[in-house]
Amino acid sequence: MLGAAAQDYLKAIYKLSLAEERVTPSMLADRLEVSPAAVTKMLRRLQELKLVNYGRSQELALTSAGEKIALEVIRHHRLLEAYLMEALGYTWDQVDAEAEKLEHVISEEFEDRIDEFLGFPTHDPHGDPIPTKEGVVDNRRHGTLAELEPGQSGVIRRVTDGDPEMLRYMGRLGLYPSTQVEMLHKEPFGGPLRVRVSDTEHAIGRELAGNIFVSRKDDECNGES
Amino acid sequence: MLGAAAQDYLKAIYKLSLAEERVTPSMLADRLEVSPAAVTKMLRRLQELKLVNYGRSQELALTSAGEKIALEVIRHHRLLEAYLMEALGYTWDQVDAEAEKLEHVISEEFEDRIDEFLGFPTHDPHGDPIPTKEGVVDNRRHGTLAELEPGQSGVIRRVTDGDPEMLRYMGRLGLYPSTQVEMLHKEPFGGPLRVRVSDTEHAIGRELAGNIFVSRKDDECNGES
DNA sequence: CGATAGATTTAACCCAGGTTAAATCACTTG
DNA sequence: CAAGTGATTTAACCTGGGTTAAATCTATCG
Repeated sequence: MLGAAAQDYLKAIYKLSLAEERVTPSMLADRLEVSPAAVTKMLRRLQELKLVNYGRSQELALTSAGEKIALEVIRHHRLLEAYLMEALGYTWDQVDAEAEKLEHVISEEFEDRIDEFLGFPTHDPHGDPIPTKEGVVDNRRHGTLAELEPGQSGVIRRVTDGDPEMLRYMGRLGLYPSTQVEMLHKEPFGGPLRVRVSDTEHAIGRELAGNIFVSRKDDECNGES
Repeated sequence: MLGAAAQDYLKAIYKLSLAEERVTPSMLADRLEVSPAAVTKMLRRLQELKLVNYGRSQELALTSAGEKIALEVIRHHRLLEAYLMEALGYTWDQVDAEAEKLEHVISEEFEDRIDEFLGFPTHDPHGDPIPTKEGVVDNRRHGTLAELEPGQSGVIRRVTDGDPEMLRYMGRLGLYPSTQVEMLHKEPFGGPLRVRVSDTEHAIGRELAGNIFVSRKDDECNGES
């Protein structure tokens, strides 16, 4: 049985390799808030367990065994997030921290039961895709709201889930997945964006807009996925 | 923050001291399935943390700080057991193992939410009392079904929760807390007991009956507690 | 009283996971 | 090419939790 820390490393490597082309030890140290030395040691252990490839001059990457574990943990995490909101009334800024602890200890029984309770959901409350038990996950990428040109509209598909404060702010503005948005105007020189959210207008910063991922009306992936 | 293992020691000491008058290291080693040496070391740590009293020739006992933690963990455990059955359809022989892992990681938020979901229950599915957040717990003891004399009847208040196989068997016989039972006949020389459970009769062994705790009709504590 | 048996503690070790400080690697740049 | 800088690794150490084997209590019995 792998410890919770090791699982967190695998999860972090998986997520970083989706976002970053090349994953380095320092990125892991950063993300996991541990010292670089701790990363070195853990990577050596994971390599001996055949969960990552990390030979000299070799790209750091998960083996398929490592990816399988990462996806199981991510599945737990996202199912838990959905469950905590749906069943226990958590708000979407609270679920990440709780799921972070629970994801390492729940049984397959628990996983199956909340999956069924939720009606076998495909996405968590932030719009992140939930891997199947077989490890299949929809990793299509979406453009950000900041990239929408004035006049264009789209549907929010996902928001960045790391910052509770930002999530609460998004919530106050109604910026949830599945919500329709239209870019009305982009003030120049890093200025605010005027956006229509459902029926109201908001002026938001570009940083926030960069953390909101949308599918454009005219996109190739604009159906209900 | 105390590790999960240390919490398990405190919980074990608490439970043993309810049942056993004197708690010894070997009893802990037994119960927790660790070596006696591990117990010695952990007790020294817990003593330094002022969670147990264990001076030379001093009775092993929890300090009030230690008892507080033990009761918190037990509260988590029993709320979780009730929740898993009520909300997720677990059977009563499955909940102990799952609660054992979850009890150490859930937040106070989670605790409060499942408590509310359950309507602030006072007992878990096996009839064990759930401590309040303030650490108050109803530790009244009940006699066993085996002690009921022919002709006497009572209400099941609690069953021993440690053995899933036994719980499933009890379930098949309808031996749940709140169920009415009547002792019809006790076969001599360790023979079976004929018992009426609700409307059906069963012949059960004395070992089983010793793991079922009842309040007699004429007891001092026969009300709905 | 002394022997012996059971309970307990000590000692030495292991593993997972972390730290800091120093050494080394790799890369850009004058 | 040498030097400096940032990334990485090594070394030594810490903590929580566990192990086995040996030493030591302690209590009882002949």
